[in-house]
Amino acid sequence: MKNDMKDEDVEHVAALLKTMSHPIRMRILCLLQDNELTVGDLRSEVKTSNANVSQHLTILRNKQMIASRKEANYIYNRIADKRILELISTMKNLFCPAK
Amino acid sequence: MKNDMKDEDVEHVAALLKTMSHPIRMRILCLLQDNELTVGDLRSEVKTSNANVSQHLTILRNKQMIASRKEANYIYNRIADKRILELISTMKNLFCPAK
DNA sequence: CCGACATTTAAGTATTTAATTTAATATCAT
DNA sequence: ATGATATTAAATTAAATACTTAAATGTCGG
Repeated sequence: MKNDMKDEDVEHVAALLKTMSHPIRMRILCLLQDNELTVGDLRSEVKTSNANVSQHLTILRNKQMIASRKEANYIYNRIADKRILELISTMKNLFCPAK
Repeated sequence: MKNDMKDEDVEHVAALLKTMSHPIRMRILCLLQDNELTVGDLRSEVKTSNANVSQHLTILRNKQMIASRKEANYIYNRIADKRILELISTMKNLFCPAK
């Protein structure tokens, strides 16, 4: 149980949390827990514009947290890293008990 | 395993992650996993000024993540919320495997 | 090809965050 | 009380983020 997290790891984890620390991105990740969803799908659940949802998706995609699949003229987004699912699950258990 | 996290919860969790998402604050929390430490102690482990460490501690204290105890002319800081410890532990397991 | 729809990109502005420097407060030892 | 150390507070500057609007790209159906 040492505290021997390398500087590199600290930077990495901090960057990861930073990406997840925006309410809209957090909501998006939660919504993608079970389903693949498009910008339009997400936009109807999150109170902002399509352009803004798209921007947040780009941020998540650049950090490899989600991946996208194009089909016809829709783009389906999904969680790309299972560890994100575990992390969200842990946080829900710890901080959203009444559920 | 529903995705029924309330808006309120999303906001709360996002704010929490945001507080943890700065490398110096992340490092501070890790260092406080095992010990109570002063500004000076922390400063020697983190490459920045005492004033800057103090500022970050204030941010963490305002979010109830750490608590402080004054003794003589030192102030000892400790983790105030065990869930933070669990969260850090989970993140270490998930994202810092080689350890 | 044209129009409708889904998504992305770009530009511009506003807001937030971070770090540095400097000054202030408090406690101890002498 | 004086000086030394530890911590906090305030103010400034610099930098990163976020949102809006409008234009651009790409794909389908007719």
